[in-house]
Amino acid sequence: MAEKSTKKRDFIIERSYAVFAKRGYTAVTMQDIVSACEISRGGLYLYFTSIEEIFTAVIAADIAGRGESGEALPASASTSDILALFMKEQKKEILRKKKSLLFAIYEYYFSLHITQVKLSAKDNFLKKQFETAVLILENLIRDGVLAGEFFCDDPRSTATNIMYTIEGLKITARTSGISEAAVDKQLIYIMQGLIIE
Amino acid sequence: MAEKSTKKRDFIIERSYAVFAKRGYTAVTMQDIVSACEISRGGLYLYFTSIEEIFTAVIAADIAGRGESGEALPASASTSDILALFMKEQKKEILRKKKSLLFAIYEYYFSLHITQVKLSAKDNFLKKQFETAVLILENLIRDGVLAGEFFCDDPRSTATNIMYTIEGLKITARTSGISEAAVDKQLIYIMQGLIIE
Amino acid sequence: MAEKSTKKRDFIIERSYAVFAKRGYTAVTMQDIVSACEISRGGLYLYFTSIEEIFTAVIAADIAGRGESGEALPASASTSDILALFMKEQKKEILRKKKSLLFAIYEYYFSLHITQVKLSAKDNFLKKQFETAVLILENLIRDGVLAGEFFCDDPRSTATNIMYTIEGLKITARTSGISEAAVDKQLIYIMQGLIIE
Amino acid sequence: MAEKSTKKRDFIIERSYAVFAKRGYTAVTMQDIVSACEISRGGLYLYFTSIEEIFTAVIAADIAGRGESGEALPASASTSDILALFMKEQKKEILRKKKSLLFAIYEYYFSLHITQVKLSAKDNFLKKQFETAVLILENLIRDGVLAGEFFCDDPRSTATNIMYTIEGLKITARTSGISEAAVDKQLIYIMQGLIIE
DNA sequence: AATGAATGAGCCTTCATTCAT
DNA sequence: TATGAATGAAGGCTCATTCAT
Repeated sequence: MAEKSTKKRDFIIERSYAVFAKRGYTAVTMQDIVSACEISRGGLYLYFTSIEEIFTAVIAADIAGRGESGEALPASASTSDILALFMKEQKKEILRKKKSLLFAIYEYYFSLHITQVKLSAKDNFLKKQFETAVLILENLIRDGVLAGEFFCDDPRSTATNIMYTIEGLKITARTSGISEAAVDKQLIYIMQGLIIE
Repeated sequence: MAEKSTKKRDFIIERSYAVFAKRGYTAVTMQDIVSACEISRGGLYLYFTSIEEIFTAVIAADIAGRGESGEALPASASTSDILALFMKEQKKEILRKKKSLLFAIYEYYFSLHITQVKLSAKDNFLKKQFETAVLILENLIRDGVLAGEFFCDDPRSTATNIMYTIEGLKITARTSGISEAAVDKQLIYIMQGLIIE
Repeated sequence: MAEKSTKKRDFIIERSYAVFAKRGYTAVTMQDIVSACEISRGGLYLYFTSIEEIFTAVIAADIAGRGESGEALPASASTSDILALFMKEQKKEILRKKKSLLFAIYEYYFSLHITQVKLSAKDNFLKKQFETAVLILENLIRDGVLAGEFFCDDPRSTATNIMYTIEGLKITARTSGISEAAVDKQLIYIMQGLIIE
Repeated sequence: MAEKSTKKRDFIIERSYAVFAKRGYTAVTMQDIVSACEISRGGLYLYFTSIEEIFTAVIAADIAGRGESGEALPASASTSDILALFMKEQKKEILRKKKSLLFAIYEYYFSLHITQVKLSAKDNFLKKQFETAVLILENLIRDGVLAGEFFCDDPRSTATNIMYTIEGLKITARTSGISEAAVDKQLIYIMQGLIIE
């Protein structure tokens, strides 16, 4: 496939992001995409041939774009500080509704599940992302323990547990709704379970 | 609308349950329901006039049907035993995919969210269910602490934290997939955090 | 056909009258009739097998029920008085919208026209009614001329002309709307064309 | 909605004209229009989104298309000649069944009436058309009186009266049916009422 | 490359009519 | 007689996708 205009393709991805963030995956129509992209119906098909294709491209771009943000920390930062920063990022993600693909991703993976599509571990973005976060957190905990700042018997399980909790907070925020205070309370509770006062 | 045949109505609800469990909420069409119910297109409208109405009825029936199952425990059961039973029930729920409305409910509430529908606390079944579970767990923890079986500083936060974790396990099971072993590991981890050996 | 319950049949006709008066002919559904008649869907079919059949029965009953009302006049009444009374009745009919079958009848005959149904003169109620009115009016005019009250060269044409005008007033009332004053003006104009001052 | 192809839109209007002329307003379905227009179901929706919208456009086009025909008269024409021409046009309209929107318009306005829609005088095409005709006729009569050709006490009322009569002839033609001879007779009768021999 | 009119399948809904009770 | 649940055809409308330009 010739490269076509990568610029235009990126533009479509960028605009579609907002559509999926707003309406989820299942409910999105080609018309929604077309309207958001200021492109013709036929034009869209030159770049993508289905909503699913657009969606996976949006996810891929989202993954690629990670790690760009994030506060910088001084070299002298303690593991507690780093953990606090990690939690702050998670909080942002939990409460970020307008611009989050999360529910669309849930719907997408659910739709794959029910159509019996088996994902290779490599393609299961949701799982990969989860495991990456667990790993980061696990290492952070190990560092903290070594530094004498944290207490933890089983860093792997603790990290996994924390990430499931955060997952629970995310889905709750998008369905039942959740207050910022409730999120804070939970994140603080988690940190207190680790940090030695 | 008169009550028509309650038997048929219940039959529709029962069959629709399976449809929503399988396909979620957003993707379900009247045709799906009609096919599953062995009824005519027009016939369905004698009982329900929209998918939302059917879904609401399915949820209501589901709530009403709760509490029927559940293992009995001897009067002499320790709080640890009760906690283990609670966790066993949760595990069943986490892994129960074929017959679970959970994702459909998530989609339903998500769709309400994005259409700006504000739910009264009373109607937010998801929230109510969550809070009920938290309360049960909290009381259980308090009992355990009093009985000298559990150690816990803050039963309320701990209970809330555990339920968010379980929520995380549920959504993960329905989207990324999760192994029974992984669920066991998490539930055991949670219990170990409470029980004094 | 056994007579069934004539009482019930009449009841259906009576109630249906109101339905056709309100909604015309084309727009009426069996459901409308059933609701108005406090009868079951199936029950209705025991008496009538189509909307058209009901409608023709309603018309027939309407015709049969004519002549019942109408003010009595003293034997000494002048033809002018009788003409005034005739016009008064016409006015009532022109402005009677809520309880008038007129538009439904128009729609019915129009629908017959477009389906190529040729009516025998005998069955063309609209024509018959028109001609009857013309005849009455014609005789009235002749009487008036003989009595020296009216001036008229051609009673037949005059009567026909007046009835077309009244027809015009009726249809205008039901489509564009018309004020009572405008009707009065026209009827007075017509009478002045006849009466010798 | 952008203008799309005006050519196609006009084509739809033209074809729909025939549909409404043949079947009236109430009985027309989207399918009827679609079939008449040799267009797809979905295609029609690119131009119009409801039958009412199509009908309104058809009427508008009809109004816009008026005045194109009509015989020319020599400058020396007498008012009697002009009146005769006016009547000739009316006769054509009265008897023009195949290509006339009249009954559809009646149904449309009737349907508005029964659904309580209040029309601004501006939008009431039927009324406007009637009043315009009255005005033309009134002026014609005044001219005739001045020219010593007509006798008339009250040109306004006479004109109004004549137009109601013509309205009566129109509706009769479309429901009961009317012969050309009968129309001629009436029109001649009307003219004789005006012209001084 | 790009457009957007056009298609036709498929969804939701309503209606006249039937039929077991 | 009488009921009203049930049916399936038909109508209105939307959507993914194609194609001539």
